[in-house]
Amino acid sequence: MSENSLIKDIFDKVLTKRSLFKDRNVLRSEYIPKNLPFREEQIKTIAQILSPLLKGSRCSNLLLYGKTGTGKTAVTKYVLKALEETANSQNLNLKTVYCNTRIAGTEYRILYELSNYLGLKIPFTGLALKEVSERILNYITSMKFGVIFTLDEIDFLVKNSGDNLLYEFTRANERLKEGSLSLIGISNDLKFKELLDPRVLSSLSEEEMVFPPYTAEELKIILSERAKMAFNNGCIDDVTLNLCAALAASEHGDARRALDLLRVAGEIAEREGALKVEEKHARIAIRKIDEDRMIDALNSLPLHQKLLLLASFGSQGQSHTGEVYLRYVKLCEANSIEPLTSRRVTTLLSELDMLGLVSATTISKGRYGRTKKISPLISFEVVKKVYREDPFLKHIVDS
DNA sequence: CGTCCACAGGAATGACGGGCGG
DNA sequence: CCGCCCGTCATTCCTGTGGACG
Repeated sequence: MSENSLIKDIFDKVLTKRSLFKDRNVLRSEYIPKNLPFREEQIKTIAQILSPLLKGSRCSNLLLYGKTGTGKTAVTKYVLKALEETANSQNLNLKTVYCNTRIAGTEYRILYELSNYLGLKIPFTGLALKEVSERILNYITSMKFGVIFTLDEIDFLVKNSGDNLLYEFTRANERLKEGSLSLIGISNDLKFKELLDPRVLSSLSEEEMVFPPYTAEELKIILSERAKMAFNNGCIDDVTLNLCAALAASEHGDARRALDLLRVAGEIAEREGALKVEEKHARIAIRKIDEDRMIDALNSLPLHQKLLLLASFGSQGQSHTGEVYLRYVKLCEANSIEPLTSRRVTTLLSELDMLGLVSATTISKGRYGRTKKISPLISFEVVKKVYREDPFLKHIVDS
């Protein structure tokens, strides 16, 4: 076959072959389907809790628990959307605001998002926190809004900034002459309640609800329902679905992971030009998802943490903090970079530990001190490969 | 059985960039 | 432009500690 016809062949294939996907957005985690199987109970209860708002009175604050991918966010958004539609048709002044505190990052940016959604202009930065919350509350009063503010991954907020902000919010209603502010907190972590001031806790958890993980069976049904919408007929079979469900079920019934898996498997199959998504595509997808996540993590590290990660690759396997620090300093000096203090390095190392790039366990060597045993959790080859892409790191890696 | 190593990790503080209101 | 406030990263100083050694 000549080169020309070879190329033509590729193009022809693309044109004539119908895609495996009907609508791949259905498999994205942001997608909220028309019905959420196995969550009817939760939907009903939340709807009931929120319903006073439709009569213009305040509703209870609500706290939702459950591991990742158990449908907390989806259910919340689902109910809020329905509530908003009803309110709109009744011309009620109801506002629902969603904010992921981990993505927002700081207290200020949380308030910033809240005011933005409400239509109140707030400077990007520069104001005192008290001032911002003051303005927001005044604004709510003056507009007579009934506001539901959803704080997703609320444990993150509390761990990083304490409960000051929540305290302000929970007592907001005493201060609001008109309008109301209700909170929905979503958390993966059951223990985060211990970090809360008892007053805040009792106010925030007027209502509580736990989302159980999905079982493998449930995941399978969820997947097949979505697959029907996402893929064209006959482009995926039960074996593949089962595999995706089983894999996600083994990781605490995480539906989001199951859907990711399915989507990536589909993309791989499509790129390969396969006629249907098969088991092997799902298996490749697992690897690819993990790898992508790791490459992202590697790239988003600040410079010194990258150097530290490189320094953590010792003679063989593991080394202690002291050795890593020594290698790190050498690495810096060899490249005329000012090294950081050892104190700073300890925190950077425990961050690497939390990111899962390195394992760090405290051990005691008795007479010879107490330290952390540090061993990289990824292969040197992968790190080298990723960092060679970086023009500055390139020659550092090659030594 | 006490000492003392080699750090862990908390608290306070500071430098710096960003951005307001006045 | 100044003074104030925020967030981030870093330094300095500090107290705490498991267990082998003497």
